[in-house]
Amino acid sequence: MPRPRSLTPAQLAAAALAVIDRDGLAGLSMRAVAQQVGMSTMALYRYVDDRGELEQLVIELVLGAVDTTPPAADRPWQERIETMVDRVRDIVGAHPWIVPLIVAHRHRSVSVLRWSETVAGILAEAGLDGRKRVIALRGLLAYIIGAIQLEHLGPLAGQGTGVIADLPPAEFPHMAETARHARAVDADEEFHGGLANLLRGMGV
Amino acid sequence: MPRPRSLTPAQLAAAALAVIDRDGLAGLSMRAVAQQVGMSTMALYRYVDDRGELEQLVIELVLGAVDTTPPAADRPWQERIETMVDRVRDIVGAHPWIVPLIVAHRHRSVSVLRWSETVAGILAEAGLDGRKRVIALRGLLAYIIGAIQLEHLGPLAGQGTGVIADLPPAEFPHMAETARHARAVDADEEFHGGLANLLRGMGV
DNA sequence: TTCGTAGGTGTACGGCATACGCCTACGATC
DNA sequence: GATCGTAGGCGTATGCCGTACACCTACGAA
Repeated sequence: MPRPRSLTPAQLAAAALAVIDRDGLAGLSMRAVAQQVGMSTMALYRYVDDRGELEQLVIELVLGAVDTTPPAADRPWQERIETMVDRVRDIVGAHPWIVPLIVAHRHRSVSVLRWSETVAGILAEAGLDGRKRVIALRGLLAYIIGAIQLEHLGPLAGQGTGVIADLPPAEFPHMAETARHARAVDADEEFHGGLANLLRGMGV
Repeated sequence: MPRPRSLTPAQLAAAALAVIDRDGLAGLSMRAVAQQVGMSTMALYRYVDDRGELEQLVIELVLGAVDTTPPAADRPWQERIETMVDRVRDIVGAHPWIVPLIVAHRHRSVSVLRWSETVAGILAEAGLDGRKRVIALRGLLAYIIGAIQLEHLGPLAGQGTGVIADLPPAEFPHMAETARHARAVDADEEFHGGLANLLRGMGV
């Protein structure tokens, strides 16, 4: 056939990711990506049907890099799940802007499916079956999605707790005190602490 | 002073919410809201600085309706927190399209702050102090945000699990089986089951 | 060498948020 | 009651956005 494509889908996704990493999600546009790959805007439509499909390519590029091989089976199952969760968090942490894309497209991502498959296997080995496993898996997904958003889409680091600490303590006594303690809890401890709570409750 | 305003901020927010409830979040535009209130597009800018501030008004209108009075103190603390969580989930469930707005603006919402104040109080009475309380509160927020998104922004109801159930079982054995069970778990059970797991783990 | 196909391009359209300048309705003042 | 300054409301224009459509052309097969 005539005229081979000059771009692979992966190259296209990488270009879009480069735009996002540089200019944020708001900077992602068909025009910007076209410029990044050195083509006209409309040329992109030879590769994807619409912008949504381009976004899909991006998250598949990112999440496809998550290692989904089961962790060493001689560790406790809670620790193995923590490993799986950390693998996702590490990768996403390297491209925080894509979090909303993951939320929007996760249910069509085969990478998410592969990750879930491994985690479901660990849960099965932990002795969770039927509805308990369903609830545990979805609960994990909910926590991860929510926590990652709180972490990356919140106000800049300590700013949020700073605002809270300045509240009239008369009206928000508990929040004022909580905010004071919050300054001593870093993102890692917060994330893993919440995850540990969830895992502890799942294990009954 | 001359010429009183013909709209209250609450009326403006209600108009925007009406647009969202009717046409979805994608239907929300300054033009659409202006038409809804019977004004020109630019007239809205006498009430808000930009679209983001309008969105802020909307979520404050919705979340302001959440009852934040502490639940009866003679119930176990887990049950009281469940009550607080359900109050939010019920209100949001009545306007599912606004979920992304909540995610985007939550950290500036005084309604969220008031809700958190009540929950922090319950956690304190439960005996959680310092970093434990910080982690518990943030973990709850993460779970709620994530779970509500999974519930309302996912593929239509059973469709997602349907797709999964059709996978090659050789490659996704655990997911195929999990999906079969998932069809028997409704949204309420899933949400409360995950929440119960988290609460159980927090209580140590 | 020819030819059909698919890759790449340019233009144009409708919709978006919003900056800017104008007109005017109105409460306060005399 | 007449006047006037102010702030509410509006029309227009700008520069983004995604993308439909028609076109040109590079290229592998014949």
